[in-house]
Order: sequence, then C-alpha cells, then structure tokens
Amino acid sequence: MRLDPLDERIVACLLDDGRASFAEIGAKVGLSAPAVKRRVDKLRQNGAITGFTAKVDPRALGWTTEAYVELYCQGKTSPTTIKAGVAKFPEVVTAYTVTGDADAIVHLLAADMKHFESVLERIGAEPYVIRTKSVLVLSQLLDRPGYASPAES
Amino acid sequence: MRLDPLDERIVACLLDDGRASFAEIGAKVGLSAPAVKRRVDKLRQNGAITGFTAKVDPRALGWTTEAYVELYCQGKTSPTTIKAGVAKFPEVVTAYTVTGDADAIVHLLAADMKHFESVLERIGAEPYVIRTKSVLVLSQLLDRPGYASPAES
DNA sequence: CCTGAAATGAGATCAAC
DNA sequence: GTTGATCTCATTTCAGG
Repeated sequence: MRLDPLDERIVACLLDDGRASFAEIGAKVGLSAPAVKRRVDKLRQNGAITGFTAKVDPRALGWTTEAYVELYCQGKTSPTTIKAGVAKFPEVVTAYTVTGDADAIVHLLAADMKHFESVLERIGAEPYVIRTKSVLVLSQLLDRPGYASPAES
Repeated sequence: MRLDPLDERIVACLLDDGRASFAEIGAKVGLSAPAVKRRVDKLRQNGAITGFTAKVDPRALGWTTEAYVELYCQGKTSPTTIKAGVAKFPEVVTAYTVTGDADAIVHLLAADMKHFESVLERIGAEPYVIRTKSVLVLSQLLDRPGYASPAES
C-alpha cells in the first residue's frame, strides 16, 4: 500500500484533530469535502486509519501512577500467552514483546502507588512470569498524537 | 475534579469511537444529544478530555521499526533540556522521565532499521546524553485506546 | 445545577457530472 | 476530481424539574 502525499496530509490533520470536518481538512489540503471523505473512507478500509479516539488526561480520570514493567518469562512462553495474561488487567495500556533481556514490556496506569503495587503483585503472580522490573514514570515530556509525519533519515 | 459515572461512560464511548455523534452516545448512556454535548464540552474545558485523534497503523504509514530507548544523561540534566532535545526528532512518539538507572525513556518509530540506527546515533550525539540503551519492539500485544475504565484494586 | 424539546445552521453524504 | 441537493447532526435557545 502506498500513501499519496495528499493522504499523508489528511492523516496528519486527523491526528491533530480527530473530529475535524471533511470541509476543514479539505481547506488545508486543497480538496473538496467529498474528495476528502472518499480518501478517508479508503484509508480506513485498507487499515491505514484503524479508528478514532479521544485523548484523555489520566490524572483527571484518577490515574496518578504510571509505570513501565519489564516481564521476564519462562523459557518458552508464547506471545499469545503473555497477551492473554496481561489483557486481563484493565490497568495495562500497552504491551509489547521486545528484544533484550526482558521478554515483554508492559505500560500501565494505576490510581496510586498502593494500587500499582497490587497490580504489580498480580502480574508477578502470573504462572509464566519469573520476575518483573519496574520503572516508574516521573513526568511525561512528550506525547505525539498517533504517529508523526514521515521523516527522511 | 470528580467524574460522574455518566461522564465516565461518555468518555468510554469517545475512547471507543472518537467521532461518535452526540446522539449516538446519548442513546448508549441514556441522555439527549445536547446533554451529552454539554458534558463533553465541560470535560474538554476542565482538561479531562484533551482532544481527539485518529488511530493509525504505523506499518501502513511506512514505519516498520519501533523501539524504546533509555537515555542516560549527565549529572544535572533538567527534564526541560531532555524534552527540548528529543522533541526535535519527529520519530519520537513519547518521552518520559523515569525512576531507576536511566533518566528518560523515549518511544520512537522509524521507517526501517537503517533509519532507526541513524536516529539513535543522532540522539546519542545530543550533548547531555552519556549513553543509550535500546529495546526493539518485536510485536505489539495490546494497545488500549486512551485509558481504560477506572479499576478498583 | 441539571435535563429535554424545538429551531436553525453547519456538515455528512449521495447523485450526477 | 467537482458541484449541487438532501439529510443528518451539531449547536443554540428556550422552558421545565
């Protein structure tokens, strides 16, 4: 799949404001509203755009503690097992399998430190988890909406 | 700030579909469209909802390489310095200051391994950076839109 | 304070070109 | 790709709880 430069600009607009009107986007990229809609429909259809969501402030919703937890798992633990295991926790925001010493990295939010401790305990109690290593987030320096525009190296 | 249970359900709806109409949300939570709009306006005003964005598939946009990079910085490097430094790179998606050995964690996307290498090199060349430690993402197991509903520990 | 109902204007959507 | 008709939805105003 290839993205037209126009498509990229449309995606950039939608990353910046997911509720922007097609006419508004069209004004920025030089297209009419129906043309923009057709392109967005196509982008959604082929999976470039997977959906739309609100950006929320976790603190405002009562989540004051944020952490990255490295998971060290047993010899032959499949990604599927890890996925199923961490998906049980609503506190988990994202999870990845990674290279390096750890097998997976889990990004999670907790109401407070006590809550975080309990989540960490329960994740550590998962049968496939040998040990965990936590890094607490002090402050968020940057959070780009979606993913930035293509960059040339 | 306190969130009404109704507000939480509205936020959940918007996390699920950031372009949902007020009438549609109202049908799910049992309110009229204007009532939903008023609550959403207030949620945006007080910062609980910071905006709306599209969810995109980085691979579809040409980003095939994803990594977390730990930054080890010089003795008294301020978060502001780190923020300004990493913000220059469009490849950086998120950045946090953290507890532990490293000073910051940077989440970034690159077109390919060659591109990643060049970004890593340039970040490592920042004057305040002593060394970096990279973890490459193998596969994404989970990516929850925004942040999940409140959980009790 | 909150709600819902009605009116109005803006945007989404479809047809035709 | 566009323009133009139509219909939905967003938004405002108003009245009631």
